[in-house]
Amino acid sequence: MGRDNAPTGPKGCYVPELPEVETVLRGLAPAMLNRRILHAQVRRDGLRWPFPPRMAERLAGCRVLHLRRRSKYILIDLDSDETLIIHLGMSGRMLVAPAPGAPLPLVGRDGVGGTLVGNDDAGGGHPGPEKHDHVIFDMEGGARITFNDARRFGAMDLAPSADVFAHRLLANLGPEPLGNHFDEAYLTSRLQGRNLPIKSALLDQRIVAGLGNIYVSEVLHRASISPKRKAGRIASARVATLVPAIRDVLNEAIASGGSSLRDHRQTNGELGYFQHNFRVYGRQGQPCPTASCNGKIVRIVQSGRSSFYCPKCQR
DNA sequence: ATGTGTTCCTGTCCGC
DNA sequence: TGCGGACAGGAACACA
Repeated sequence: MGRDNAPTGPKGCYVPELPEVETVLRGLAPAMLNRRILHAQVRRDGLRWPFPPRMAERLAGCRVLHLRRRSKYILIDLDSDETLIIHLGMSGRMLVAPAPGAPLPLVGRDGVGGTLVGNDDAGGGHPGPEKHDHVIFDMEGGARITFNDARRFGAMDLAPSADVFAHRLLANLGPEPLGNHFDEAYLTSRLQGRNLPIKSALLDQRIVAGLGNIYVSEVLHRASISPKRKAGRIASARVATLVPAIRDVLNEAIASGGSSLRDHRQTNGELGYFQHNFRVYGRQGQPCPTASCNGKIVRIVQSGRSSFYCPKCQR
């Protein structure tokens, strides 16, 4: 179950950015929160970097106290006073298989539980691992969580919970775009005097943490700003529109993920790769979705990455 | 210090 | 039908 291959690449658009990670967290919660990791199976030495020493042993028996997100990182706080840091990279996914034959409570968009009935392999246990299944958690309650990552750009590490934000992967991250410290004054100060394109600036995780290539295109379209515009040459009034544009795009995507989670999970244990309709990403040649604009979306390459925008209404 | 290019990796898609 | 190559992207890293 849950093994239909989500496409990646040009047509795929299923790359985990902040909203996808948020959706993954919500999907993991019913199976993991306040439950023990009964067994951890680590099937290779590492992904992008080596796993920490004795990772499987350090995880086994631990109870999950909190599931948190920082930027695109999943943080799993354990009662061993260590925190498991997970990054999904570009193709990483967390698969949740309910306890064979047992219902698994499913948290819906409003936190109202539904019920997901396990598939019919009751008594047969979980099926064996498949290709690119790198780490497997068997949870108290019988659910199995599988980290699958074809391209192995993902990462896992363990850090002391008390100092988790001092970890090298987290220490230099900018503010959360949905948090209180991200506002017009902050963004203005960070863009001030910068000569790089705004597209590149918004991808810089030290400036704002959690945006990726897809949502940056969406954000800039919403704010009517060209991806080519120099970061330091955006009028302050337009920087002000950028902040709510970022928040709105992310919040709408999270809402979309949350609502699709319910439907998705009924046929597919795969989390965080929900259908989402982008306004400009991947839509080169199509009409600009802005009502009063009759422009056409174009694709350009900046720093080796695709940007999609409307040259008519984005300046 | 700042900006750009390279690198890791595999699945998918395209043209021949 | 098969094969080679381009392409996708997160983020550390090397380099101008």
